[in-house]
Amino acid sequence: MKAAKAKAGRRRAGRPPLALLGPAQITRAALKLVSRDGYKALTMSKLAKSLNVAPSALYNHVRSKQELLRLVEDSLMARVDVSAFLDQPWDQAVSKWAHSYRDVFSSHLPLIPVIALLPVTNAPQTLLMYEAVTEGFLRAGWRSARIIDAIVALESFIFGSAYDVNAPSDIFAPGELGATAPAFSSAVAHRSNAGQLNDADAAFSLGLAALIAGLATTLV
Amino acid sequence: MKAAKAKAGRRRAGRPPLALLGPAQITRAALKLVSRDGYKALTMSKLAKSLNVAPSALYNHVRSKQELLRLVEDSLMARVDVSAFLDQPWDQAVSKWAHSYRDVFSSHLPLIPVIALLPVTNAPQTLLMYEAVTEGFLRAGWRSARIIDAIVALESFIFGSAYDVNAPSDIFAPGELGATAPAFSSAVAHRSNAGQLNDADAAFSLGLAALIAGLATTLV
DNA sequence: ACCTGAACACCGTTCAAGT
DNA sequence: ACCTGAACACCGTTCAAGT
Repeated sequence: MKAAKAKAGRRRAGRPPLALLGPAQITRAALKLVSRDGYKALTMSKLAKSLNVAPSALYNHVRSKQELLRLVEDSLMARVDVSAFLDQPWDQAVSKWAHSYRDVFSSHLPLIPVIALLPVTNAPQTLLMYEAVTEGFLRAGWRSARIIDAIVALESFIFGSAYDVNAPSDIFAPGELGATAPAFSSAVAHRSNAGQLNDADAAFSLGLAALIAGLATTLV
Repeated sequence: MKAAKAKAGRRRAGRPPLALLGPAQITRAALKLVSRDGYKALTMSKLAKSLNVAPSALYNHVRSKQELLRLVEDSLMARVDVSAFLDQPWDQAVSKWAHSYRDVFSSHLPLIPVIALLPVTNAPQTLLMYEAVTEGFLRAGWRSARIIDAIVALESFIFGSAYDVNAPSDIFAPGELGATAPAFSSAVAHRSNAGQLNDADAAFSLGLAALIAGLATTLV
């Protein structure tokens, strides 16, 4: 923020600011790197190389790799769709928000500890997301005292479900030890949902519907 | 397993086997290291040092650090209490299991991706845990086809909640940007639960009760 | 203010050489 | 079969020196 402003002051009028190094450019380059090669490729030196700069130069704009991840996380948070809270019934809005939230971060699993463990301070997009959700809860009649707990509970489910999206399809294949777990092996073999959903989506839909229905009854 | 047996063959009668290097000893040493200094201290070289051995020696017993984490995870799974599924009503049993599961892994967050993403093949304790839970669901009248989805949904919530246990208490402090999210800031300020629970426990209780109640209605 | 280049203290893993 | 010691290809981060 501060660095960006300082630069804006030095910038000559009419010159496109896009080439200058700053938090926004670094975040953009990080997202590009991740979308091309995954999080194993998001190292300070590879990121620096993609910006034609020495690794140590990054530390003029970012305190640590943690802070970089924080920037990336916050920028992704803008992709979470909260629009349903404006004009749809609470349960439908929660469902759409939750689906969108899971889908955004299922491709960014290493950011989940960042969201779950780091304070929202100075994460403007994250704050906007929470604001929209909170307003939706208030509009639906939720008491202020319980809204954060409900959001945290939903988020916990969403984070766990984001991992599940990336699980291999044979994650429950019991292998040679199958005989020691006959009931479980049988349940795995008979796993099936009414529709044409994949396993992760089926579990997510079931859990989300249950969670929403259960929360709705405690809304009183 | 194979290595342990080979060693057992070589071992002289009457000699305590505890000093020999093998998967069980390595796992035990890893847990000791983690409980003393956390996961940042669980490196191959520190683990080797704690066993008075060269780092490369570990690779005679473990294919990679991933496999080591798998061993640690599986051994921790034995601590998850599934006993309530034997003699208590389904909803109570699920609640006790979920609490125990969350409590065990809230001190082992780096293992959550391991549980969520790695096949259960050759994870005997993990398999036993799933077997006990599945039997509990069957006894309660669940149809085989939906049991795995229900367990996955519960696990997703449990994993997310394990992160939440470790969140700092000021995680939702909006900082300087609070003015941009007034409804959220107010909800954070007014957050409170009836009882004497901490924030993480309050959200976990609320979500778990909702999830269990919601799942119970789809049980039919 | 912002960059480079060298350096530091680590990582996980491989592999020839020993016993 | 199992170990050691050296080596490899990396990490994130710091810091003096430049402009």
